[in-house]
Amino acid sequence: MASVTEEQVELARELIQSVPPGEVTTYGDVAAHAGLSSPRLTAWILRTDGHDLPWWRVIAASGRPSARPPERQLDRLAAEGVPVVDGRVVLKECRHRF
DNA sequence: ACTTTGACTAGAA
DNA sequence: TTTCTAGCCAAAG
Repeated sequence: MASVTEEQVELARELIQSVPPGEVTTYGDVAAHAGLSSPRLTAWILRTDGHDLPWWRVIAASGRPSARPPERQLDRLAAEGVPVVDGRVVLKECRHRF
């Protein structure tokens, strides 16, 4: 598959929506479970077709928030119960496993 | 058809 | 610990 199919996008959306409050997932995880070729595609989906998804629950594997207004994002995550330490999300504890 | 860009990642410095 | 580099894939100009 040379491009991202509807199926992949749909699955990625499902996965992201299935992440409960208090937990987060990474681009790589979503990509892996959705069958995407690369984590960048997850980012591409969130940027283009994922405007309806809880993009704030999808963070980089480094534990850093996405490159969008990160301050509000961290506050929102913390409010949902996501462990945030020193401006960094604790993936080790809140990473959702599908 | 080619080049640039991007909400990434893992590894190196 | 943080910052940089290279690899990565698809879309947009």
